Amino acid sequence: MADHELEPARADAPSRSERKAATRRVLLDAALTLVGEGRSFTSLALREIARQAGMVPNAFYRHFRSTDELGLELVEEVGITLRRLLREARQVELAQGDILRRSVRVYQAYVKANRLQFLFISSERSGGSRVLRLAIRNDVTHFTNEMAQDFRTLGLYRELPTARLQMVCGLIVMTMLAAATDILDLPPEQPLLEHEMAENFVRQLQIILLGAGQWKERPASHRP
Amino acid sequence: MADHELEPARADAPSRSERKAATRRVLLDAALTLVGEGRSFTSLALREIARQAGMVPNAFYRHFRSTDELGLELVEEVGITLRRLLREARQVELAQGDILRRSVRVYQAYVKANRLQFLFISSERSGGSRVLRLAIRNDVTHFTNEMAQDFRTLGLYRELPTARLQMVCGLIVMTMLAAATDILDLPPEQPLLEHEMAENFVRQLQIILLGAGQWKERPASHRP
DNA sequence: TGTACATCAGTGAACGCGCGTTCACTGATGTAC
DNA sequence: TGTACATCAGTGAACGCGCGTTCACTGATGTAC
Repeated sequence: MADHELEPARADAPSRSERKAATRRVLLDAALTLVGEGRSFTSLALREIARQAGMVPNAFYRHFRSTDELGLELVEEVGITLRRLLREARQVELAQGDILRRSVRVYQAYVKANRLQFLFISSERSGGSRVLRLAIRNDVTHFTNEMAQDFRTLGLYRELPTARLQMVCGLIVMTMLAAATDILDLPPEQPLLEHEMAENFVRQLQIILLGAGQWKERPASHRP
Repeated sequence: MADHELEPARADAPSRSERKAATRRVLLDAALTLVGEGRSFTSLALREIARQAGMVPNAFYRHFRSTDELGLELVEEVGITLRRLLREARQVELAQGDILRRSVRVYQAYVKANRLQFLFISSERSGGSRVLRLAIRNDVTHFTNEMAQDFRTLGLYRELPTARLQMVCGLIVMTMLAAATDILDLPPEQPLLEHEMAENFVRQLQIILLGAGQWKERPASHRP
């Protein structure tokens, strides 16, 4: 009723730029859909993406200069997803015990909720075009650094120098990405298998965290 | 001189089957060469491989039914390479200290010596066609199991149940494969960077091994 | 509010190209007698 | 050892196809007056 000029009343037809943004979205989703069908992003043809999006091939160029440019935008979205994941992880209540197991559950749910994005990075992280690979590695490094920062804030592993803490977080992230592949490969609706996998993931992280707690520069077998 | 009928005197022209095997080898090497030039195996065309091998495209079919079949043979060779690696690793003298650092050095040299094979698996392990991915995962699992067996033989981690020991070896192998990517990405002739990377690799493994030594079923934060 | 013009997302047709696969072939190697 | 025939690795030409990219276009949306 009191709706007036300032924010456009959503009864009108969408504006030209809104329609353009929507089509762009359709193209991005078309690519993700194909990835979800088992195709690797790198092997997708511009024409396939356009076809999946329900438009004529050359219309693609109104939105992206190439499939690689579209891929880079997907990587950017993955970056946002990863930052959101960290934000969610920070909300795991530290007071209750079993933090690790609860964090793993959050992560598991998150990977399943963002299935296509995780499929995309886990296959393009090492397989794809050089430029995409570097962009993804960049996001992963960023994620690792933020995690190390969170550890510092929480006062975990105070005794580790920053470079070592980052290395530990690197190990954790590597384990998370490997686990993502396992989560994505699981046949759906197999609660037993899924639980088994999650427990294994927990154990792997326990080992890393335990080792990090024990670790000192050149322990054990060094001789000067 | 005393060369006679039993083993063919190598002065003769090679037999038909020897020539065929040699051409097959040329095709396999052509694919590896292209991978070495930064191409991903999955994106290679049959015609590209034939061209690189210096033959007409349809001659490819005399040796492989498809590029995937050629890929599977490459995976098989990788399996052999990995078994050889374990054999070499077993020869690291246990008596001298610093076993870990010396093993890492063996591995580093090995990855560089088999550069193309490691490039191939690290990009196809998650990026490639389904059948190739499964074949590689199979080899990696096999490698992990053999490593666990070696740990048992050496009497390491006696207290860990077999399933846990295998999980620890899984972590180690995952770390090794990640390190291989780093080794392959290093610009050549940068001894400082290379040493830095190797030290980091050593520290990652130390953490895993330390953690494995400490690990017990459901430690610390569990509440019943 | 109404009119005239500009913008531009999406269309339809066409191009040249490299691809996988087929076919009938050639000529050297291998085998049987 | 010599001859006649079979095998088969590699050739050369051709095919139909989907690809990325270009072009001139259409018609709805947006803007200026």
